[in-house]
Amino acid sequence: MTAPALETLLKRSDFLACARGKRQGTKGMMVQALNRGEGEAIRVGFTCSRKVGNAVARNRAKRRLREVARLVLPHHGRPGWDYVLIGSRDNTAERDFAALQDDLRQALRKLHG
RNA sequence: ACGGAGGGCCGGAUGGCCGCGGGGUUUCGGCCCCGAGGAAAGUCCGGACUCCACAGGGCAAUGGUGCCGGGUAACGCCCGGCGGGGGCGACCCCAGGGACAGCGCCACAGAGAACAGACCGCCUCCGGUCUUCGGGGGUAAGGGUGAAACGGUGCGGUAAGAGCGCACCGGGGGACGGGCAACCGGACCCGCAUGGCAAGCCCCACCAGGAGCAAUGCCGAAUAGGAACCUCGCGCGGGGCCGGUCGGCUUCUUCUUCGGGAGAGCCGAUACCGCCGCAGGGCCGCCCUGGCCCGGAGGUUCGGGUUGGCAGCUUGAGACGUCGGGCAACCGCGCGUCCAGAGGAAUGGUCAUCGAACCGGCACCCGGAGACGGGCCGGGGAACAGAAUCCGGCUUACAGGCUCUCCGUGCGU
RNA sequence: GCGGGUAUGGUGUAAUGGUAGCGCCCUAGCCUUCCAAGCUAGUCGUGUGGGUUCGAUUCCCACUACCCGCU
Repeated sequence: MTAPALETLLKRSDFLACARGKRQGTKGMMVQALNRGEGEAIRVGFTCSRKVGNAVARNRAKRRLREVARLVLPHHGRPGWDYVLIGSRDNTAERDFAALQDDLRQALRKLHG
């Protein structure tokens, strides 16, 4: 099978819609998911509040989340779903990268099942 | 060697794999090039740029700056000086104009806190008295208070005293000399009360239109060409006339019970008008000369639409190196090299090798009496921080490292 | 991007440049069989760093944190 294309969420309304869906927290991040029920694409958004830290810390956290999503979602995400990854206060920037990937996989398993 | 002062620079490196933003190219598979900082930060100043406003003169208000000279597009920045203060010194700090233009304040303490004056004292005279007290006069040396007390020390002088006289110090004025200037030196003269605070009001000199790239321009989409209420205003004249209303005329058409009715036309009036003028109102800080705008204005509330694209957008008062000028800030010229441009926002993730700080160890080596330091071994794994229109500064944050110059003390030569 | 404001015990707030007050809270005591209320006493302080001044919560400068407004 060919992995479905990843699209990035940009609009505020998409983020708000996803926030009303399911959510699952892990040590490294918070994941929100919503089954749109239409389309084939996996869409994903990233966000970090000011609680994460200054601009350097926020951007670094978002970059690591992007990389994790790029590696994990094509294989474990479901087409037609929206996911929002939220950086956490202490862990996203410092956590071991392999553990961060496991966090996302585990969160997806709980959200889907 | 130890301690200290002032600058300058760097602030992780290399490679593999997988990615991101922009540009170019393409045989659409890909390939090539470029891609954060010294503070990109705070937004404290100064500009460029864009839009809006903008007539002249005088006056005022508000804000800012404040020794002198220079640098600069400009600055509240920088450089070089001057003055004051601190340090043995290298060097550091200073909003550093004006206190006889005026007003104000100076708590507590103290007799007295700003036209000087006299609490305790000191001296003298008079009266009572003989422990001393009261009154008049002279005096400002001493006392104590305070952040600050109307020059200081010494000698002379005197009833006691006092710049009363003298010497030195301090202060004021100052011919003249030096310096572009701030300022410095200063013959000579003056016995010399004439505080402090202007980062209190203020005075003087100088500077300043407002807003900001979410500026601004173009294209596209969509909806609307709004509603309600409140406040103030609600005059005159001219002009216009589609349609309306009223009155008149009777040229035409038509109906007629021959009185007239209806329609069209013409004339006049009226409301009306997003026409004009005046009055009026408003604006240009104020005034004068003058100008502009409105003709309904202003305000509040409600309702509706859009949150797309392109330009601005990065090559510029550019940076670095070299050469020349200048004590320096900086400037000039030629040559060479370099140049992020996103738009919920790229410049990363991961692995390997190397690696500073830091932590631990003392088997071994070196120095040392020792503590310990260096070598060595193991761990560890890089500060502050991310461009958002662009520049010049300032300020603040920053693990640590490298380097230059200078000062003090000690030792050696 | 532009602009404004605030910071005073744990909390809410006062203070012409001259000893930082007040209420609530807290602690202790009194009162009460106990609690509450009341009474008495006490602890706790000007965001940070400089400067002006004899003297700063106050004036000036820089910084920090928080809040608000406009576009």
